[in-house]
Amino acid sequence: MATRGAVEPAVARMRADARRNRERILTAARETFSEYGTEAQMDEIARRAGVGVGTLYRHFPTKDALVGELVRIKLNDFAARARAKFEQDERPWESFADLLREQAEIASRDASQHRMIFAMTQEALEAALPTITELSAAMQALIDRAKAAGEVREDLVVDDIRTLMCGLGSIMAADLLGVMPYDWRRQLEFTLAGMRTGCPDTGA
Amino acid sequence: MATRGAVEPAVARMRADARRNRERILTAARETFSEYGTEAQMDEIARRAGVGVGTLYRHFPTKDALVGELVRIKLNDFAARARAKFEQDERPWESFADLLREQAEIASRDASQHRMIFAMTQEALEAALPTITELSAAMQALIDRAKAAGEVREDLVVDDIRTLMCGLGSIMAADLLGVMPYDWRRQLEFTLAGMRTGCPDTGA
Amino acid sequence: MATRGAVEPAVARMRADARRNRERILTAARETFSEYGTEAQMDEIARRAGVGVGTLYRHFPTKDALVGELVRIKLNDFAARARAKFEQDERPWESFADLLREQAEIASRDASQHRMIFAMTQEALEAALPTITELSAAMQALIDRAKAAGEVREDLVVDDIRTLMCGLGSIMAADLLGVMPYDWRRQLEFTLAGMRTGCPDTGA
Amino acid sequence: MATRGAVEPAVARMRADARRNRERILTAARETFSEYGTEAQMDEIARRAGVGVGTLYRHFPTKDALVGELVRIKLNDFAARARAKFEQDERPWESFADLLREQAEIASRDASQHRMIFAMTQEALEAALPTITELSAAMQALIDRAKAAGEVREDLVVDDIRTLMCGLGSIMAADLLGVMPYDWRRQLEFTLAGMRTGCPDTGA
DNA sequence: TATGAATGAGGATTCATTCAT
DNA sequence: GATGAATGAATCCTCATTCAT
Repeated sequence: MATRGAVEPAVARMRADARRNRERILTAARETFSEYGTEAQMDEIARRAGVGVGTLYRHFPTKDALVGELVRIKLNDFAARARAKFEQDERPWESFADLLREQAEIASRDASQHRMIFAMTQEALEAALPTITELSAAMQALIDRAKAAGEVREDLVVDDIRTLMCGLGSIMAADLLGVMPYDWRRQLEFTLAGMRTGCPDTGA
Repeated sequence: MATRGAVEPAVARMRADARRNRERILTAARETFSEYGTEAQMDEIARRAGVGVGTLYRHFPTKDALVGELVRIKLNDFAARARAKFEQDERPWESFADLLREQAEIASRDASQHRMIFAMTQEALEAALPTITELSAAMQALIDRAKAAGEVREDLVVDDIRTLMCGLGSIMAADLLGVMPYDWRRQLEFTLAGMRTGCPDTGA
Repeated sequence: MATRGAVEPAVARMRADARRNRERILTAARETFSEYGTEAQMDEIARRAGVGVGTLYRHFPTKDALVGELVRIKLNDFAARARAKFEQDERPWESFADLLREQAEIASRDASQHRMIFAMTQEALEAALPTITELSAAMQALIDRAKAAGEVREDLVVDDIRTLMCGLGSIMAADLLGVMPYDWRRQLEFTLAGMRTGCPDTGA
Repeated sequence: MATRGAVEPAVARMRADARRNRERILTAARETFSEYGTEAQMDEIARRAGVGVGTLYRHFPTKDALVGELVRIKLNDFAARARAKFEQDERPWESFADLLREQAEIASRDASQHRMIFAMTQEALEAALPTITELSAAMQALIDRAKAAGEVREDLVVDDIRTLMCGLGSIMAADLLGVMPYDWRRQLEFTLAGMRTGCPDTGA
């Protein structure tokens, strides 16, 4: 279901070996960012991918571009999963909540993700904009259906989910640093509960 | 109320000019970390403080030590505020929720905070441990009182607050990066709502 | 005869330009250590070699490694000369004494040598161990032959030669410093005389 | 017998506490140079002496001056011992050889000595010149008496002894570094043997 | 086209020396 | 006089990116 990111025309047009190199670089980059976070070095990524740095730079002109692409692929996967959820699970609340739970589980298994978000530049973001739009649309559909069913607060917006996932990602990252334990699952449930209809007023 | 961190004996014993320099360095460091995050340079911090790098290093032997002390002071301020809140506001829920709201507001105005947490090493953490313990105790008191009044979920623990604040901090940091807006206030309210008694089941 | 140190496989496998740079770095390092001793700076060495510091560090990961390699090459040259002497000059005493005289002359012309020995770390030494073993073997052969001919004291050991050369090197270094003249040639002759058979008892 | 260096007028005129500080600094400097060699730091010396750096600099305007004074004192002690030997031991050869043996033993117990000789500048040397002259005179007397008795080679000069001691010092230093053992006692005996009358020709 | 060697600005830290207290 | 806080030039090393082979 979750694809390696809608293969773009440019990628599709590549020679088979170039495409294979591209994949190996992406995989190596995920591994390396997982281990070293923002400090991951281009040389190390190339080494793990089994290619020269030159080749790495042929595929991704800057470190930023590489990070950006990794994030874009994540977002694309997320969007794909959101669309699938919408269609395969018709329960308004469960489809919404479970998607976030599943996505968070996936993210927690891929340590590179949370560390990369802080490495993104404006430029990288712009390249990812179409994907973000797709993801927003998919999330919006789930939110709308839940609202229509009276299951989530009327004031909930897509950006709240983006914000939630950002916070969760950082909590996962902090947990990984190992200086102290952080339980992102509990945090997610608190927030989901707070997003649901019927919560008591907090006096804000 | 919130002090510059309980002035320790070592600091108290300093010559007047040394103590003044120490303060200027801390202030400059906050500013610089706010602007550049972890990438802030020691030379720049010294320049802003109007002292030589040597002086900076006399006060804080490594960059780590500097970051650690900044975090420790923050935590100390937070603990002081928590204790004060407990005594000055006897409403079980409001004292709890408002403390978090106020602390978050303060944090959001000090951009250095969220960026520094990721720069902390195990060592720096250990130096801050006593302060963390104090903060935990103060938070525990607030939570206990709210639980006794039946205002927060029975399963809430101090670590959930630590986790919440970590997530909020990162959301603030992401917002500051400016690549996209992130509304930490809404997120805080969702989570507070979810922590309150009487929330609907989320099906987790 | 004395080569630039048996070119190792790793060096042999280098690209032509890399090998040329390696040579230029070694030459520049010798010059710079000669002038500044242990205080020679990596940046200066790179500048003289006409390469960037990065290149210097690509070839030699630390200053220690560079010093170690320079010493290793010297020792290797010495060993080669010792073996050649053993084969080309069959006079037991003369082959022994002349080798030391020649080696000392060479060393005295290369000011870097004496200064570097004090910059060597345990690690660098270990890397040079095989070379040291070779040199010892070659010296042992010369000593054995001289002993067999009754030309040197029966109690002479290879380590005495190592010690002699260490002392001579320092004398050369002191002489170079220019604060006072030191005549290493006379010192060498005194010691050679004392190592020869037939010396009067010193009452030690 | 060996004094703390002929106390100069300037030192004699000092207040008692200043003189005591001076001594403590010299002792601390010897210790520190022994441990760290040329890398000994002024702050550390002051700390061990139990004074502030400022005080250290009041007594010795530069690190060079401190090193120079330490060397000067050593030389002065050596000269005193040479004069005493000349008077107390009338055996021409033994007084000469034993003095060098004893002085070397003393030097080998004071690790600071050998390490400092390379830290001396022209300036420091000049300050020590009168002392060097005294030492030379004392050595000359011993050499002359041994020559007159036909016990040492006719061509031996005072500078040969200076050179010998320089070499021995370095051998001791190398031995201390611990990367390999160096036996300075054997080296001294070889050289003494070679300086004695009746040695076979080495073919130099 | 792939490779990996070369680049060099940049960054944390040190330590002899000065100077305000 | 004594103290130790302050200074900042100097130094080793890193790593994103370029370019010759």
